[in-house]
Amino acid sequence: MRPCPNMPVMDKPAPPPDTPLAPRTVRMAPDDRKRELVDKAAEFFSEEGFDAGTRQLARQLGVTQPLIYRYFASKEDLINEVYRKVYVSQWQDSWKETIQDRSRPLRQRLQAFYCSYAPAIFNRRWMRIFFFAGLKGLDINTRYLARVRDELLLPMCEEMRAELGLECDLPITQAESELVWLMHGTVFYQGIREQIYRSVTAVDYDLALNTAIDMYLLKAPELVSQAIARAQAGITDPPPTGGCTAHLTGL
Amino acid sequence: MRPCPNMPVMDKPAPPPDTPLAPRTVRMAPDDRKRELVDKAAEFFSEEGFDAGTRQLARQLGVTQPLIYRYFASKEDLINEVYRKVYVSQWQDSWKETIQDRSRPLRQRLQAFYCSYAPAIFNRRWMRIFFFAGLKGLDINTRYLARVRDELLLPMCEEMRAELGLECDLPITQAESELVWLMHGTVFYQGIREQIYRSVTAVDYDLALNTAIDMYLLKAPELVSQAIARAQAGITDPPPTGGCTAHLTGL
DNA sequence: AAACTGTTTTATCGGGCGATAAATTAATGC
DNA sequence: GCATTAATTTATCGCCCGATAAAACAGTTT
Repeated sequence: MRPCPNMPVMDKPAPPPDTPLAPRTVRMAPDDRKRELVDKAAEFFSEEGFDAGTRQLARQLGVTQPLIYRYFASKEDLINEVYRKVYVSQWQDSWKETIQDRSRPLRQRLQAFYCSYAPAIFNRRWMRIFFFAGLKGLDINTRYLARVRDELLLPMCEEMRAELGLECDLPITQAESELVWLMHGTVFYQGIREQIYRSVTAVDYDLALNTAIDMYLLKAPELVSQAIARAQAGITDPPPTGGCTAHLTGL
Repeated sequence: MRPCPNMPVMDKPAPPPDTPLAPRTVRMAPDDRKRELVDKAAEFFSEEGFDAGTRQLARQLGVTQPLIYRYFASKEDLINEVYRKVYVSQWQDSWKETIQDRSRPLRQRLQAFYCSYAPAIFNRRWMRIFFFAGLKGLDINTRYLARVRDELLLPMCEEMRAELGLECDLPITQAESELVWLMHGTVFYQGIREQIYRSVTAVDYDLALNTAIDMYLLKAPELVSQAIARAQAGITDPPPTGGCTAHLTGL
């Protein structure tokens, strides 16, 4: 026979030796309480995933589980507020402005941008919530990526055209877009290594940044001019050509 | 009153108009059944996450839920077999051999390696399971990354030293390791874009591959010689120096 | 100090989960 | 054809989940 898993009704047979959390007896103003709930929920769900229980979350807050439902209609509501907090409210309009500030050389702008972007994004909480949401296929994730593309990467492509003296009315080609995603991915992957893999204590972000930017600036001239030339010649879409990985496209 | 959620006992009040799954009436040999379970479980968990229920999995298999427990002692056991199937059994020893085949130029070896590695890794099932496991902090994930480092990336570093005529007994420095992770990450991130983000129909892997390899081959000569020189001079660890992202290390 | 207001807790519901035991039934050997 | 074996299903168990209603109570007003 097992060591008596639990009594018929009693839930907390005894405060488990140590009461690790603050014995909250004070009452909070609704706004403060709600803020605290969203904050702690972000921390909690980023570690445990969104399938983790509301009772465990409440325990970490030092309150009882039904209290959560005084402030949020449902668990989903709470999670949506976490998304808002983590994604939307962290976005900085200065990023786009930095990228488009033609009073500075493009390399410097890209460096400045990533130096501001990285601290906002490459922390454990943001990264984990991003991937938890991404694996669930939530639209908030898709929308975030669209925003990165439209407000950061496509502007970079425009700036690159200007830098190369190739400005024109053609929409950014897929090749130009792919190249700028390569730079972005090189930097972003280092965030994954540090925050998701945790296989390294401290990534050398400066090496990553400068290497990725160098790569972009080095590859862009030839690739962009070719892409524009092809587009102007009326070739609607540069065929992916499929080199050694052609067999992958069908996956 | 609700439209009668469910009768007191009956579970399947009626075959929900269409019976979408094969009406399995045949019995399978235990080995075949087990293989099918692991296969479908990999597919299922890669989509739904490991928190998804065994009943839903059984439904997709066209069997009842308790049958799973005839073949696996617990859900965790089943998941472990999924890991084994997805991770371990996909590894190819030829990868390391390709990297170390000094009869070919290094660039060609790297291209050949990634052309073989990419199809094995960059598919939805593998990628999603990798991140689901990674977010849970499972050791299987950590061990996989260690294997990538020890059997693929560190050998690349050794080959690069040989290519540059800088072979020595010094262990691979952190700078050399970081650089090769940059190349790897550039390629890997494109897999994330395609399989996790699903924001693009088909990544141009050939562009990614060649750009990443170019970057590595271009940056390595200076960086590797400097790193070795520093190490030989007795500088135990190249200080991360902290450029514009210095404030990140404390996060 | 008594009454009131609104935050927090206690108690509980229906449902889904992982897992087990017993009953069913398809295949095999005689 | 009948008995045996083993794959599969039926019927449950105890537990935890999200959510709700009612009781308790802290802080404020009068």
